[in-house]
This record gives sequence, C-alpha cells and structure tokens, in this order.
Amino acid sequence: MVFQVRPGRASDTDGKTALHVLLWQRALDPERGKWSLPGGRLGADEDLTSSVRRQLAEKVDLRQLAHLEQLAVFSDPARVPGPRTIASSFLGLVPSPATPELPPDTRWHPVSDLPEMAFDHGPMVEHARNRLVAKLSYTNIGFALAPNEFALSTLRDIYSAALGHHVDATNLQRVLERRQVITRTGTTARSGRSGGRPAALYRFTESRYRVTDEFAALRPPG
Amino acid sequence: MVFQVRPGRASDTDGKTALHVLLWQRALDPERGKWSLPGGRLGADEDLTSSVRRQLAEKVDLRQLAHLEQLAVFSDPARVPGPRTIASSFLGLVPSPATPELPPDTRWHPVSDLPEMAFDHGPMVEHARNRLVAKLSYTNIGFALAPNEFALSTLRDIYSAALGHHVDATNLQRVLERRQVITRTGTTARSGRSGGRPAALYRFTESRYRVTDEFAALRPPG
DNA sequence: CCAAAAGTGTTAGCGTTACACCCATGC
DNA sequence: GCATGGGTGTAACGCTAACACTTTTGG
Repeated sequence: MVFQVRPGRASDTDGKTALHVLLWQRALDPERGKWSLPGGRLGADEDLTSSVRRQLAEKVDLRQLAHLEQLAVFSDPARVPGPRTIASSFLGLVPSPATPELPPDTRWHPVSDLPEMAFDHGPMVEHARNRLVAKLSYTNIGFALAPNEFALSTLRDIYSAALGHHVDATNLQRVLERRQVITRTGTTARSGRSGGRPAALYRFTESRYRVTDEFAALRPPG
Repeated sequence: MVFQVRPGRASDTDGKTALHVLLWQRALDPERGKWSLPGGRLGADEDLTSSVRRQLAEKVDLRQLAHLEQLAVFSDPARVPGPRTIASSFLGLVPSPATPELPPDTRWHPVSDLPEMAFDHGPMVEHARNRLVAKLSYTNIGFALAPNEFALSTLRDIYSAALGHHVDATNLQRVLERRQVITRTGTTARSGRSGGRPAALYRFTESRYRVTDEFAALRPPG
C-alpha cells in the first residue's frame, strides 16, 4: 500500500487534504474492472523488500518513496483463485508535495472513499491505515509524509488527514519538539496574501524510521 | 518461538523464574549440533497458522498453547543454505504451571542465556522477545503466560521474568484492574509455611488476545 | 484599524511510579 | 510477639489535551 496525503478533488472534501492510496484498475479477469494494490511475484534472488521496490517502480517514481516497511502476511489458501498465493503486505509512504507520474491505469483514491476492490485488498488497506495511524503516535514516521521543510500548520494538516481527526497545531508542536522529532530551521515562511504572522519553518530531525516513544499520543479528541 | 515462564535450574538464576524458549538440537547437517526453532514447511492446503500448529504438535502439547500470533517474515535469499526458503516467525505462549512432555532432542532454554543457534534463529528470538515485552504493556497477553487463577505475587513474578526487570505488585494490580484485564475470583489462597497474609486470587477476565490500552505502561524502573 | 494566521501561556486531568504504612496469618 | 508476605493509601511526576491570549503580518 502506497499512501500519500494530497488535496482531494474539490467536489470530494471541500478542497481539504486527505489520505490517499495508490490503486490500479484490473484490465483482465479475474475481477476485471476492480481496483488492485500494486504488487507482483517474488523473484528467486531478491528479498521481499527488494521485490516490492521493483514492483512499485512500474507504478510510481521510487525516489519519492520515503518509507517502506513490511506489515502482514495473508496466507489463506483460498484468498485468490488459481494457484496458491501468499501475499506479504507493505506500507509505503510518499511525501506530500510530490506528484509522481502515474501510468494510465493507476490512480490515487481517498482511503475514506475506496472503490470496489479486488480479492482481499480492501481489508489490507484498512489494516495498513490502522498501522499508520498508530505509528504516527509513537514514531517519527511523519517524516515520510511531510515536505523537507514545513510550517507547523502544514504539518498539522498532514497529520490531521492521515489520522482522520482534528489535530491541534499547538500540541502537535509540543509533542514532536519534546521528542526531538522536529527541529526549527531558523527560517520563516512568507505570510500569505491574506496576511497573518509568518510561520517558522521546521524539518524532521531524522529521515529514518525510529520509535520515539512507546507511549502513544495524538489520540482522537474527546 | 514458543515461550514459557518457568523456574530456572537452581544453579542458573538462584531458583527464580525466568523466560524460556523451546529449542531443539539439530542432529543433521547443516549446522549439526546447534539449536533450532521448531518449524517446517508450509503445506499446499493450509494457511500459516494451521501450519505452525501442525509443526508444533510434534514438539509440545498443543492444548498448552494459549496464544499464537504471527510476527515477521525473513526473506533474505541467503538466509539458509540450499534452496531458497522464506521464514515466517510466530509467537507462541505456554502458561506457567504447565509442563508439557518434550521429545528427547528438545529443551527449554532461558532467553537470557541462549546456546549457539542455527541460521538466523538467534535474532528471531531476540525480535520475538521484544515484541512480547511491548505487548505485555498494552495488551492482555499475560493471560497466555499465567495460570487460570493466581495470586498477585505470582503474576508479578511472571511479568517480571517476561519483562526482564523488577515489577511492583501494587502497581501491576492497579494497572491491570483499571483496564479490567484481571478480575478477583473472591477466593483466597492459603498462606505458606512461613506465615503471611493469605493472597486474594485473580483470573484474567478474557482469554482472548486484546489490545487494552495503546498507551504503554510497565516500563523499566528508573 | 481590522482580519488572519502563528505562536505562547496556563490549566486541568489522567495514568503511572514509588514508597510508606496497615493487615492477616503461621510459628 | 515476631517474622513473613499481602494489601491499601498517598504523594509526586510526566505527559497530554484544551483553550484563552498575545504577537506579527497584509490590506
């Protein structure tokens, strides 16, 4: 599953950003016309991670892939028709401003409004989304969804879209600064046309996945 | 990996309980004499969980296996000699008082003092132990290590052995009671030979794996 | 001056740890 | 009575959520 936070079509979400997943539409039976996760067969000389990178290269520019991590295995003998196939699912993340070229059969879909999915791919996306939400709470995985430099309000929008609930920029700042997950660059952004104080810019301290705090935070409001 | 908390040999740990893992000693090359994790090949008509249960039946009485869960996949093409093999590791737990029959080539080893291990099995055990420690903090997984009914001091010893650090019985009680992970049975144990107040007995409220709190607790003292 | 956006300060609350203190039993 | 082990009470702390308030910009 490759995820990205990107602006929805205006009709969808009032122009707000939302978490999207990369899918391609099957041209052949079985399940022709339904939407599938990118993937393919494991080669004899590669490990799973290399294989995933190879498969994804056909769908998305790999330089954009900031994080890739194995999630789960689906091994039900009847999970797909035909010869027995075991699927190992991966979580891939693309930073927000990037807009990789896509082949014609491939599109970003908002996770809140998925099309009819092939095989067991629907539950797979569900599972991956849950893992992403959890990991945003106790790791620095946000680095793989955010631009290199960003204002806190931008980061708030990204976290908010990925988590699926409102996020307070103030608290996000304090949580991530305390854990030293983000660092001020010292520079500031220019304020927009409509005025407002210029925002301080931040970057993620590290660009490698790291568990920063086993004690979860960023839980839904209430 | 099948784990159990059991009394160490007196010479090892002063008779205190410790977390053990089930290993068998290879009789044939490659890696003859080294210790291996139980396992085997996946059959055409079974999913991974069924396969693991089948493999383990040879080593340990399955009725004793209170929890079984998939952990990770090891897919390096060179991880074992010979034809390419992909390993999917599982976490299995045996409750504490049980003493299943073992075949002669099989033994419990304390995780703090592992013998020379075959292939990549050493790091696998390490990984599984880390997952177990984490999950003791935010799930009810302790049910699979403890007896049906137990005094709090017993449970403390089990948690302490599995976590690898001192655990305060008072706080363990409060944490697990708050989350309704354990329940008082109403009965009490008899006090030991050396006197002492009789202990209230508890049981785990549920015998099915459940995430009880995403906010970890039971962290090391300090 | 006003609106907009960013940033700071403050408070309240939950959950956990640490530890002192009281209770019940066998000898 | 005394040692032993079980249980309760309490205080302190860390971290987070919620939100009012101040600061800085553009028009």
